Amino acid sequence: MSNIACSDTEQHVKNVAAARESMLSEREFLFLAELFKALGDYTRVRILFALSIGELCVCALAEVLDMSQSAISHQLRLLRAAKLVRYRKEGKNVFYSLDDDHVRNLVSQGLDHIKEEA
Amino acid sequence: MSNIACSDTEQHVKNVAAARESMLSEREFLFLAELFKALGDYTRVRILFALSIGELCVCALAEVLDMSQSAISHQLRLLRAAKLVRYRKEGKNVFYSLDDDHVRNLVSQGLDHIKEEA
DNA sequence: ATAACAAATGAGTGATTATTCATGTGAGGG
DNA sequence: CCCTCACATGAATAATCACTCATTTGTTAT
Repeated sequence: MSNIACSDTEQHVKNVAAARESMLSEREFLFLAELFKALGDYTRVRILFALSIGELCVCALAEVLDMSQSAISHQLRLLRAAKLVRYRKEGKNVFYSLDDDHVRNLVSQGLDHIKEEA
Repeated sequence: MSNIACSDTEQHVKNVAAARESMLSEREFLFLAELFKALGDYTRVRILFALSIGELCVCALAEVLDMSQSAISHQLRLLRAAKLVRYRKEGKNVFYSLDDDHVRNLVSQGLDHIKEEA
């Protein structure tokens, strides 16, 4: 990969060194990417928004989003893996809710960003 | 798609109706998903983090991430489309920086979330 | 037990995507 | 001019992914 600097000016070298030093570990960046990837889907972001109103069982989510139960379950699996949702069993039903307030904050921060665009 | 409620209890119907009403438009959810999708990649999240330290030209980014200039350029294209980065031309170089503080906040909020996990 | 229901999951498929490689563009320097 | 350098981009490819369909698991009711 490119070992060749576009320029050897002192400033360039300093900037690269500064950025290099503050970079996090591969593991942290992978986690971060996984987190945002989990949020980065039309279906999943709707699920999370719906859950931000209050807890819902799987079939209620399917109703709200007008999608099959299977499709919802598959996406909930990913959201669980990303630790974005909790679940609670009650009889035949499983109720999902947001895992913590970070999730709510991320979504509302995202909304702020898109609302600022023309 | 599932028109059949999992249960006809009053509470269920109320929850579904409440969630339905507060849902945003398809357009807004699509934008939101696009935003997080742009953040949801190992390479792009590293680019954004590097830029959060300070502006960098394309080849500096390639150096910092140890990737080809072409790969970086392709990803910058997506970040530009998502309005996450700005750029500034100076001679042969193009310097990229974060578009606004929302981006920085989103990344740091994401880091908070992953640092809370075991 | 048996049936019915809510939810989870595995396999399969079509669509999306991240990279490489080759080439194009535009600015500077010799 | 011509050449080089920094960057952008199109095509191709391999990997990932979201959904459907079929099946399974676990719970409640008859």
